[in-house]
Amino acid sequence: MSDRKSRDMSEDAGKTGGRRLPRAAREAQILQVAAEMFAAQGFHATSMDDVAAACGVTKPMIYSYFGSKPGLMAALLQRTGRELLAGLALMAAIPDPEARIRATLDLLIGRLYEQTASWRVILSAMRGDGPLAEQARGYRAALIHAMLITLAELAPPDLHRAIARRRVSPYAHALLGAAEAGSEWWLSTPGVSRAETEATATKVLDAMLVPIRRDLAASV
Amino acid sequence: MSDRKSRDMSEDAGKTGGRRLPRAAREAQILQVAAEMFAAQGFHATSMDDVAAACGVTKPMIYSYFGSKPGLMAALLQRTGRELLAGLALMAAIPDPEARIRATLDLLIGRLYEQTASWRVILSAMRGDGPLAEQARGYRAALIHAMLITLAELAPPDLHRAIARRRVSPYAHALLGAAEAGSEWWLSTPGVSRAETEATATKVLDAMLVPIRRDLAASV
DNA sequence: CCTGTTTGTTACTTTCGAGTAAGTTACTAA
DNA sequence: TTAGTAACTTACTCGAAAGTAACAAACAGG
Repeated sequence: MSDRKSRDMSEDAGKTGGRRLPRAAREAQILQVAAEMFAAQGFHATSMDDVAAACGVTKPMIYSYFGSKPGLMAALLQRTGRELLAGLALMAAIPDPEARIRATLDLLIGRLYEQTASWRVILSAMRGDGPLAEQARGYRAALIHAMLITLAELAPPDLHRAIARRRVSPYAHALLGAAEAGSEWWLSTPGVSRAETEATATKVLDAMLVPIRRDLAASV
Repeated sequence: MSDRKSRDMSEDAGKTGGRRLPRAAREAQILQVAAEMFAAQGFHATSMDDVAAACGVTKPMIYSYFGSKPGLMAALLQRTGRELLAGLALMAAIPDPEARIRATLDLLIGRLYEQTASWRVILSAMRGDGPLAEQARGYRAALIHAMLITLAELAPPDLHRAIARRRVSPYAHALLGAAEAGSEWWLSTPGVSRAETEATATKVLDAMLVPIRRDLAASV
């Protein structure tokens, strides 16, 4: 009918509504869509055409904005990592260690809730080698380190910081693993509120503080 | 010099020493090598040629034994899953719930120690969809379920089993996640003994049993 | 309205990896 | 020794996905 090729609006994916977005908005959209697809199917199993199509755009756009597929991944990791580090920086202002631990755990659960996809991308990018893996490991290490430092502050003041950190290290990892697994469970289980997840997390944290304090109190 | 092409023995990878293995042995070797490579770089990032080369064999061998790349993956998952289920079946014979939980946790840590690669393959195969993901989720679900059932047995006898299971569910996931993360930490940290890992795991379990029992004891 | 810049597309090239057909070498047993 | 079979290779096809060059349409400001 129309000789002007009328674009139908019936396409499915994460379009921002209209077409022709300004660069910054398109970049943000591509990052979000890529995070979801990488999380769902893995980096290598997702093609650039797939990402482009899900954005309602064609491949050369992504290349013009991100350069390459690893470049897209790096941008994604950087974005997520930056936000994480910013959040952690805020936590550092809380003076009481125990309060800071709780706040950090809340922050983590919130992140897992709102940005599950990005977090999964980081987790799976960590495995293997290459610069992307290094980058991903760096961000997770920052999170672990923040937990570690704060837990170590629960030690009696006469205990060397280095020793305290060494002692709480397994607990920091276990705690983070528990938080991740718990969030995963809660995301995949219908009928569970976020409040319930946080309540359980609090109970688990309270419980784990007991052996942590005991280990820190032990001499030598 | 020699017109008989003399094969040098200087190749690197997981060869079983000589060449020309009987089918069963070659299959086992391929599965092991594939597990390590899939764990290190991911399923999609690993080519059949890579696996074949690491086995000191060529691609058509793998195809003749496993049919396709997904077929290889399925065989891998099946082998690991079977062994896991067999281990869990042994645990079921332990009458006391708390002892069974400890034994299951030990079993899990042992598995993670000896078969890190396979376990990582299961974890990463779970994401996404398709029959392979279903299969992987099934095996992990079996493990979770075993924990769940056993934890629920700690409930007072007048509490409905279904309610008890629902209540311990988040803890089962958190516990498994903590065990995984702790093992991961221990594998990647030099100078940490397995005994230390198990000691920490015991402490974490003891600590978490407190809120678990409390939640189970609460009425309604 | 026309001119440059930004946003976008079509239509390719090229590389890489899954899968296969047909042939070769070694072991085995009569 | 000689057939027969099990283990293994070489040398391909074919499709999919990374990356690119060249071109088209929209919007902005004069």
